[in-house]
Amino acid sequence: MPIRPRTATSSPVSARRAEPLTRERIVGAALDLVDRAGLKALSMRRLGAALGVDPMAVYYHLPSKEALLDAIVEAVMAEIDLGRDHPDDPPEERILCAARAYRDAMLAHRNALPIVLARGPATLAALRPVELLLGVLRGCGLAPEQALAGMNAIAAAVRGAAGMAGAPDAKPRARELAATLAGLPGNPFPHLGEALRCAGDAFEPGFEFGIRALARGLMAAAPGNGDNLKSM
Amino acid sequence: MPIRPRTATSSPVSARRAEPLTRERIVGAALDLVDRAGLKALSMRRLGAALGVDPMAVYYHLPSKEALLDAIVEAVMAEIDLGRDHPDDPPEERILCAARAYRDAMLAHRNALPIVLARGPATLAALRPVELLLGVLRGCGLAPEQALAGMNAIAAAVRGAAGMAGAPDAKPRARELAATLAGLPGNPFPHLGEALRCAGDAFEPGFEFGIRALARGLMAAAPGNGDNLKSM
DNA sequence: CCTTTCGTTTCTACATTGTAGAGTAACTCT
DNA sequence: AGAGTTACTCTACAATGTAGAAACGAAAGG
Repeated sequence: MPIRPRTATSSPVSARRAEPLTRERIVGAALDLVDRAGLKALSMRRLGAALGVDPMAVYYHLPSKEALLDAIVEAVMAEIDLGRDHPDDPPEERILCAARAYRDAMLAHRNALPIVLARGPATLAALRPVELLLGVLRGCGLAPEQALAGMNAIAAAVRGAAGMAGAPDAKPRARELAATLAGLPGNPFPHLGEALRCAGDAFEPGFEFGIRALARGLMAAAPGNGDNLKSM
Repeated sequence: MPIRPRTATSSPVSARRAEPLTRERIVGAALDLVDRAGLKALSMRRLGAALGVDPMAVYYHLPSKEALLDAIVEAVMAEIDLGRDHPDDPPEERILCAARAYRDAMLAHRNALPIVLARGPATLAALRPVELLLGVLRGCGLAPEQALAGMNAIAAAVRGAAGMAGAPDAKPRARELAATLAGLPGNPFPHLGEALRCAGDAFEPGFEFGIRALARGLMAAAPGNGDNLKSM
């Protein structure tokens, strides 16, 4: 018994459905669902419902939920906006710019962060920023191995910062910690207390500060810049 | 119908069972299970079986699985070994040492990485290294806000590096990527190709290189060290 | 026209999961 | 001994990922 005659809005020729359920449509709906309702809300059944389709239909286009998660990560990485890069800017600025683009893409889908961070950066879409950073670092005079290590360091810093800033309950947890810390006998963490006192939930300036420091430290490692790091 | 009369090995006085199932024992068994069989293998039922106890018994000591995961993260953080720190070493060395300790603890339980990274660093046990790093940075002459930001940067770099090195399938994925990259038309990623060619799975030297660069960059940001970063 | 085939979607079913709720045994205190 | 507390077990349920078979529409061949 056909539930829907599907004659409505169907184009006359070869259109089973208004939009024919493709891989991209699935991944898009999944990412939307995660963005809106969180990771735990992403079940095949809810995804099917969001697509107006039987849950099992997804399995024709993707072999497993694991593959769906991979695809979501890929989609997030693909959103990294490298259009802001200007090849004539000084290296530090270009590094910061790429780092920001990477981070912004991750924080734009912070509900997906756990799977993004769990999957490692080895996705096709993540290679563009990698290539960019390698180019900048090589342009600073770093040797190939140094450039690779430096690029890894930048990626790590960005991913780590995103994970720390984007944890779904970062702020409440921090507050709770500060509370219990205040209740400790003596003050076993004097520097932390001092830091908390002057920290106004400001994550963004901290990010920029950290990336700039890293960028300068890396550039200083180029042969001929005096302050050489151990040659690796 | 009592399955086990539990008379065996029970001490005469006030011992229901050889070891009485405490919170630490639960968390320890859970972490063991994760270490040995992976995160997906950690179900309440398997945990109960590993403890020789009904699955629901765990719920007397912990309110939910979420709480169990929190406790596991805490346990991992508690393993950070700060005994290697020597207050008289130069700052760069102390920073590297703390970073290594942090990273080693995470990589010692790399199956738990997804939950460790997803939970943010706001746990009590993670405060000791934080305090240490803050102290070192302040000792370098950084202002409190700078020290906080610098410490965040170091933590981020470490966490990011751990996530990248410890992803369960980091190597196969990288290899696969390299393969598909080789199959691309033209070479759209010249620097990446060069980097891959001279990269021998060497993550450790890269880590040290990155942390050292970051440390130097941070120290250079101290007022009076000439090369000031924007004042935040 | 009917039939066969193929690509896509649905239906049914199952094992596994987290955990609520009630029950039960042992121990402590009066 | 009776009552209460602590520590654990039993039963049950809704939700999950997905295997396997079936059903649908369109296209192709006779």
